[in-house]
Amino acid sequence: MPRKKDDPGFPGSNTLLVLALLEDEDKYGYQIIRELECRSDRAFSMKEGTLYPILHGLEARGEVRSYERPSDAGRMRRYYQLTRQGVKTLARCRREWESFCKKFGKVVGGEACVLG
Amino acid sequence: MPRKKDDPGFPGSNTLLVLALLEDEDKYGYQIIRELECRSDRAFSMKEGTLYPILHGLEARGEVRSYERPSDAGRMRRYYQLTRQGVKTLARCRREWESFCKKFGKVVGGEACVLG
DNA sequence: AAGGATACATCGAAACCCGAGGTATCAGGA
DNA sequence: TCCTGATACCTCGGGTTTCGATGTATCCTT
Repeated sequence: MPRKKDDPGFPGSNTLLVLALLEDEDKYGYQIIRELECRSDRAFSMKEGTLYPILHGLEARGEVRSYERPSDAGRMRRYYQLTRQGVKTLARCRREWESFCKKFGKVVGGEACVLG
Repeated sequence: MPRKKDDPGFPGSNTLLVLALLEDEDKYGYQIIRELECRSDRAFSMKEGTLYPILHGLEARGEVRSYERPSDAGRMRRYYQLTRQGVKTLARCRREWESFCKKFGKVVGGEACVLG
């Protein structure tokens, strides 16, 4: 799909978003998508075709672990939890993002890039 | 090539960098690469395989125009100049970048994203 | 019973980017 | 002179990320 120009992101940005969202509590896939929309005022709406491969990749690399648990309604949910390594990776990705953001802002020269 | 995880960028980031660098004066390809390295303290080193296709694309879309001019040494150089449309696009991309940056920073929650 | 939300998943293709490789000129050192 | 390195342009192939489309199944509301 066209990573369309009007929908910025950086490669791995979705991975960082997922890790950040898992920081406060274990979450399941659908919840991550809804929380992201909520927290970003509809700006980021991650697609399922994006999220699930990311989650599987994170699990394969040991950044998260998962477990199943039924909801009140009885439907099965797969919750994801940061591992110790995932916490470290999150911290590293945050540093890298901040660093990139500063340098990029410096070059493009916008007054840009202040935390909302 | 692997948009490697340790080399952040967002899709179109290189395009925005190029447009921004062409703002103060017309530049030729090689110069853009060297100026970018300089301005970013070695952080961004755009590859030729990245830059030239971007320049050609920008020209095809009317964002820049180009002309040849020999250097003092006699070698030919192709200079690129922003068109009126390119100026507009640059402004728009800057706004989009700032917007993305704020929202992203809000979600990932770092203290991040202050202009250097 | 039908439709919508919930919840998970995979596949194919588009966009972006870079490594590798190519061409050619020029300056300086061995 | 030859060779290396910097300058200067270019293309091609392939990897990575992402999303649209699609599929399955359950639950709730109407």
